[in-house]
Amino acid sequence: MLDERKATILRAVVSEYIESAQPVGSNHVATSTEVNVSPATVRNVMAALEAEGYLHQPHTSAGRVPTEKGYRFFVDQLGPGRLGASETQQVRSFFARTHGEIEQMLADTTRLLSNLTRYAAVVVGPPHEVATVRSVQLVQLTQRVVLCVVVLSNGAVEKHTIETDLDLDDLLINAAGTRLAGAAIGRSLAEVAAMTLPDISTAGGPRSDAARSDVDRLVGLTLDALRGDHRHEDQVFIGGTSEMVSAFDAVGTVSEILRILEQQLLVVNLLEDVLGRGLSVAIGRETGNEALADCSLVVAPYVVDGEAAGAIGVLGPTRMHYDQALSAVAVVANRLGRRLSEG
Amino acid sequence: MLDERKATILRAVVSEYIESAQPVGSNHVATSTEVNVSPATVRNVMAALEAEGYLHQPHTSAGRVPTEKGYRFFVDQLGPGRLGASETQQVRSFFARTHGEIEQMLADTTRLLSNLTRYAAVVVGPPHEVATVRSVQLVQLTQRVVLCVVVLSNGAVEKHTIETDLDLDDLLINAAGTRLAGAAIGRSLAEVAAMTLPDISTAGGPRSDAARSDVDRLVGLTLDALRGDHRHEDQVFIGGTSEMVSAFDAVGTVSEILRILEQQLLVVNLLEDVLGRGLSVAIGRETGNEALADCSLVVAPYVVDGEAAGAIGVLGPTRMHYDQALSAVAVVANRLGRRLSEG
DNA sequence: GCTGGCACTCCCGGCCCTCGAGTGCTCGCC
DNA sequence: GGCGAGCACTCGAGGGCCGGGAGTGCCAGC
Repeated sequence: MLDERKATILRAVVSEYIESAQPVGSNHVATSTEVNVSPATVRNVMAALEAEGYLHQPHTSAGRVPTEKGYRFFVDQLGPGRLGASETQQVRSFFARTHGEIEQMLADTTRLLSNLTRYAAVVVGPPHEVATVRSVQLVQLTQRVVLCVVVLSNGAVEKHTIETDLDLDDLLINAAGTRLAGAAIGRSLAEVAAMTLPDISTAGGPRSDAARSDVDRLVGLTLDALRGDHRHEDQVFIGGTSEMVSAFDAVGTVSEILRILEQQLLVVNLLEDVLGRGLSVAIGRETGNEALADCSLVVAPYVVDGEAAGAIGVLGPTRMHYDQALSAVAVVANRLGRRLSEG
Repeated sequence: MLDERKATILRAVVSEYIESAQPVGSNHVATSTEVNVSPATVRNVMAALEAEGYLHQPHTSAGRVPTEKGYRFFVDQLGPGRLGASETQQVRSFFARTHGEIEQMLADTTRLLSNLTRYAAVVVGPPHEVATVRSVQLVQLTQRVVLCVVVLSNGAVEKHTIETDLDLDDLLINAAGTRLAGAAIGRSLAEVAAMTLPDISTAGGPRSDAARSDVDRLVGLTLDALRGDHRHEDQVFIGGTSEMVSAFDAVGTVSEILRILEQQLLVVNLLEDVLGRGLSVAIGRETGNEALADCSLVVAPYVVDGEAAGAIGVLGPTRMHYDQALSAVAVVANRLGRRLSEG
């Protein structure tokens, strides 16, 4: 473990580097911080810290730069930060405002987060599977295409196109719709997706067997469609990419990072993987993605109605203002969860 | 007007610059193109072209670089290009594939376009206002919140939350829903939005006056919500930003461009403005946006069921492969329109 | 009017040098 | 024994210098 002086000096180097983006020398540390020792002593300590892998020297006669291990220590011993007054106000007024639909709100939240932190922001919406179904409706679009619209308790709406070669008519569609509604409303989408045809009461009206079998087929197709893409429905919202770009200097790096962010599924997995490891910050390669070696990811889950619902995160350079990012993410996750629980 | 030789040389300079990204000298032009004149002559011509504003010299003793006017000439005299065989195949198989919902398909289309061109792609979906309503439904979410779900003929689904202080119950919601459905189904969303309360038949069931007035109020609120954001509902999809980034070398420029692309409304206006001016290519400042001075925008409208529906576009550096971009955009716009007309 | 020739310009790249920030080490001091 | 002043050393950044070369403009001749 690091003794107090080592820790203080490491802290000083890291925070200085985060500010200046330039290798930090012993002089800087000795004069401009609360470390009351001479530069020579600082040098000794820094040499030790380098030997232990916390710092790195780009070349002899340069200052020191934190390694991932250095950032990790810095982050781990960071106290619970507080957001500035104006930022707190910004968050408060954001969530006081009305934001039409849930998707709009989540998208706006990325803007809020990236405004607060000046980094890119990611918001993963609550999964649809756990929400309960409020309404199921079948609507005929064309001769052979039916749209199934599902309204969920959290205000999300899912739709699925169903193509079929059945002879569609209003009676058939209404019958199937009624059956689906009866079986699904009040249950979670996951439960509905787990249903099989026999689960759904066939107590239909006085229709012919042929008609009944058509209804069965349409109901079956609809269930298939509902099962189809549950993973995909986790909505991901990404914003503020322009902010983080300026933190890097190589266009190539930027391009790589953007390529990552364009793959939404990958981003969700990234967040969940980090959370799954019990982390709230992933530094550099800790993200598990080579292309993000120069990035750090600050994440937080949010809770809706007492259950973990989704996650938000901020992606910036490894030399990010961790305290600000951590508090911003924490506060926004908290508020977002509360706001979504209101309903 | 430019005589044939001037035009040929200008063409040569522009296409050479597009390839190499470096100032083009007279030697290059004289040797590596079909211009069969001496470098000296080329120099004379180039000096003239510079005087006329088609070319620009970064400094004495450097080659020439096209100005916006130069690009403009180049683009205007470009013949109708053809897509390569493999690209054509790519487009064909893309549109043969099934893409769940319309939004998914439009989002995928940005990927197709940016794969084809290696630039950023924008797809503006068909406006909801012109589609006809297939279904209107009111669903109660919470004590005071109702969700209005509208299914449109093109498979799009709109939803609007309605907050009210009415005492909501199923009867009220059903009554209002039925009234709305009766009035809206079969009409375009624009027509519906133009309706006022009296337009909607009040031939309700045998309910009390008080109940009827509640229904009226709920219908009115719903109409307000439907009117609310018609502009905003034009869906914009943007993809492939990582591609275009590598075409620039200054991180600052990249950041500015991304900032633009993050403002979806601005992007729609950009496309529509360019199309409105009857252009299919906007070069540099022609885009009307100072931050895009180093970019060009290639756009094309697409037609669904015989009517202009939306637009697609590609954003790249001014030194873009205009022929490829133009053909890609044209082909994709055409196919997209056809695909969306199928229904 | 095109072109070969020629003098000129000026950027780019390499080289060298200096400067200075920063280091490691040693040694004296408390 | 730990701290700090002193000192020699390292090495990159930055500036100046130079040569090469790509490119130009212009002129004279065919």
